[in-house]
Amino acid sequence: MRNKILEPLTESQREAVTHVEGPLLVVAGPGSGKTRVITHRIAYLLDLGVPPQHILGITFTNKAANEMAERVGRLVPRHGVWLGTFHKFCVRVLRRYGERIGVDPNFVIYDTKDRTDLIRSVMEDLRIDRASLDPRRVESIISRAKNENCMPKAFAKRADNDLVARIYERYQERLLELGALDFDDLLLQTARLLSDDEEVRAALDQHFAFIMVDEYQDTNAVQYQIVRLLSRDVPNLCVTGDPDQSIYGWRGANIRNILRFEKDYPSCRIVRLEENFRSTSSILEVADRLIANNTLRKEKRLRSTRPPGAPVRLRAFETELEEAAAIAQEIRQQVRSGQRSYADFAIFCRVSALTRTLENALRHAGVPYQILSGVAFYERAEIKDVLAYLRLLINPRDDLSFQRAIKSPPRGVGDTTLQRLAQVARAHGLGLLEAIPLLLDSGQVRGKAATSLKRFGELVGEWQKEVDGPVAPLIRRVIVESGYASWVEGTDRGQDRLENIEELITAAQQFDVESDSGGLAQFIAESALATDLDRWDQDGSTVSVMTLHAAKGLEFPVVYIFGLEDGILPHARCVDSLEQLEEERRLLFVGITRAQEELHLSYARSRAFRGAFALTHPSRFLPELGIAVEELEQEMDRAAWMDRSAARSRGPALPSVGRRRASGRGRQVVSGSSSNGCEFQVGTWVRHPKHGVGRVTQVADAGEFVKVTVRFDKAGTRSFLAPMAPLTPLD
DNA sequence: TGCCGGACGTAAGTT
DNA sequence: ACGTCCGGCA
Repeated sequence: MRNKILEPLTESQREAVTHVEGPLLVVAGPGSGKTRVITHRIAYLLDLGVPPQHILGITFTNKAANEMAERVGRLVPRHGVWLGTFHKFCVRVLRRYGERIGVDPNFVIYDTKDRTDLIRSVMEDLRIDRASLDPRRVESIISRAKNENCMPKAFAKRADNDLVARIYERYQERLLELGALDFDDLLLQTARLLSDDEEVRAALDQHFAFIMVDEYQDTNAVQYQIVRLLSRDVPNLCVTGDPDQSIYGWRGANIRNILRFEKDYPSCRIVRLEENFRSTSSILEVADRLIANNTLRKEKRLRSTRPPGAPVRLRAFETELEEAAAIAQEIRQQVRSGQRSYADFAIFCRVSALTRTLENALRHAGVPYQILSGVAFYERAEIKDVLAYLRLLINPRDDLSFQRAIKSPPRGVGDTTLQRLAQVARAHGLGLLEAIPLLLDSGQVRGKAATSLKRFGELVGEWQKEVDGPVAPLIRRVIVESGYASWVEGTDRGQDRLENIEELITAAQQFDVESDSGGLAQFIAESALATDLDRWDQDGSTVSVMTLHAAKGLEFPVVYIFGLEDGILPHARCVDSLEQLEEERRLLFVGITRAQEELHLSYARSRAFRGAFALTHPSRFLPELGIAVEELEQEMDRAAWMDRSAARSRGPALPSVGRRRASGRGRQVVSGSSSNGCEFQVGTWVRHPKHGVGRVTQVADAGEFVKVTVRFDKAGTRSFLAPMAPLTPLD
C-alpha cells in the first residue's frame, strides 16, 4: 500500500507527502504535481492510521475538492475524508455552532444577486438616491470590508465613507432579520465564532488535527484567520500554493499570507516543486519570460521535463470575427483530420463578455462546445425563482425570496399590494409571508390581489409540511401547484428554462439519494455554492470555453487564448497600479501554463464594444513573450507591429496607424468606401438613425477600415468603422 | 392596480 | 448587445 502511494513520486514530492507532524509549506509551480502531493499525502496519513475525520482538506472550488476526493478514492476507496471549499466548510460549522454567536441555524445563503437586491432595497429605505451613489460600488466596498474582517462598527470608525457605513450597518441588520448570510458572511461569521468562542475553537482545532489548504496564495484575511485559529494547538497545517498564480487580489486575497507563512510558523518545513511535467518547454519558456517581468516577486525558474514541441503561436487578426472564425475552423480541421478530439481544446479569454462572437463562430463551424462563464447555472432566473420558493419554505422570514416567488408567475399582486404588506409586516415585526393574514384581515386589499395572496399563503403552508421529505418531488410539486411550470413554458425560451429546472430536479434526485444529505436546507445551501464549473464535463466530447480565472487548476493539450488587447488583458481597470497590473500578468501566466502541447495566442485590431466597433491595441504583455507575431497574411508588416509595441513600451497609447490592404479575405462587409478612404471628412455633418445629426470630428486609418468619430448632440462622441456605420452625409 | 414594450444606460473575475 | 426603468395601456 505504502509503495503504491510513494512510488510514483519524485524526490521532493515524496518529501512533502511523508512530512507528517508540524507545519508544511509546499510552493508548487504550475504542473508540478501539487494535487498529486495533496492526495497522496492524505492517503499516506490514512495509511499511517490517522482517522479520516481528523483530516480536513480545504479548496477554493468545488471542482478542485471533487477532483481530490476522487483521486484520494483511487488510492483509498471510501476514505471518508472531508474535502470541500472554504465556504462549504463554514456552512457546516455555522449550522452546528452558529447559534452560539446568534446565527440562525436555518440561515439561507444569499448569493451576489440577492445581495444586490437587498442593498438596493436598503438604499431605498434610507432614501439614498441611486444616482448619487452607485449600488454596485456600495456592494464592492462592503464586500471588500468583509473580506478584510471589518464589521460595520469598525468600518464606521474608518469613517471615510459615512453613507456607505450607514448602508453597511443597515444591510447587516436586514440580513439578521431575514435569517440570511451572504457569501462573505459565511467566512466572516465563522472567523468570529472561532475567535470569540474559545471552547468551539479549541474543540475544532483538536478535531481537525491535519489540515490541508490548497491555493493558499488566494486566501483573504478572513480565510487566513480561520486557518490560523484552527491550527494553534495542533499545527499540523499543510498549505500549498504558488505566488505566481495569485489572481484573486480583487476579492481580497492577500498574497502576503503565503509569503509570511515561514514567519507565522517558524518551525515549518518548506518544499519547492519546480519541475513541470505538464507543458512542452516552448510553452514553459514563454510563461517563464512573461512572469519574469513581475517585480513584486521572488525569482523562480520553471524547469521543463518535456521536449520543445510546437512553437507558441501569436497571431493578429483584423477583427474579432476573423479571430473567432480562425479558431473555430482550426479546431474543426484538426478534429476532422483525426489528429485531435474536441475535448483536447480549451479557449480562454479575460472577460466572459468576449465569448459571444466566439460562440457564433463555433456554432457556425459545427464545433461542439461548453461555456463555463461567470454566469453560474444557479443564477439563472428560473432557477433562482424555484429556489426562492424553496427558501421560503425553510425560512418564512426571507422576504427577498417571498418577493421573488410572489411575482413569478405574475398572479395579480403588484407593488402597491406589496407595499401595504410590508407596512403591516414591519408594524408587527413579521416577515412578509407571515403578515398575509393580518393584511387580509385589515381589509386594505380586495379583489384579485386578495385572493391571490390568500391562495399563495395556503399553498406555502401545504408545501411546508413536506420540507422534511425528499427534495425532488417537493420541487416538482411546487412548480406545478404554483403554476410556475406552465407559466414559464409560455415565456421566451420557455423550453430551455424548463429544461434547466429539470436539471435542478435531477440534481435534487441525486442529492436525495446521498444518505447523509442534510435535507432541504442543505440542498439550498449547496445550490447557492454551486458554480457553472461544477457541471463541467471534461470527458465530454466538446471544446471548453472559459475565463482565465476559471481555467486555474485545469490542463488541456491545446489552449487558445484570445482577445489579448490592452484594456482587456490587462483589463482597463487594472492598469493604474503596479500590483493590479502584475496580477493581470499572472492571469496570463496561469492561462499559458494550462497548455500541455500547443498554445495559440491572438488579438484582434478591432472589436465590437457596446454595440459599436472600436479599435484596439495589442496587449502590452505580448512583447514580453519573446515571440514574433504572425499576420493573417504572412510577412505583412512585422514592422508595424514592432512600431506599435515600441510605442507601447515608451508610454501612453498612440493612435493605431495601420495599413490598408487591397483586398480583405472573406469579408463581405467592405463596400461603398472608395479606395482612398471614405466619403466622410472632418467637419462633415452626418445623420445616424438612432443618434440623429452629428459632426465628424476625426477620421483615422484603422487597418483596412476607416474610423470615423462623430460628436452627436445627445449621444456624445462615438466612433464607427466607416463601411459598417449607418451614417449618411448631410452635405 | 398590474403588465408590457420601448428607451436608456452600461459592461471583470468567483464563492 | 444586454438588463433595467418608466410610461402608457389593459
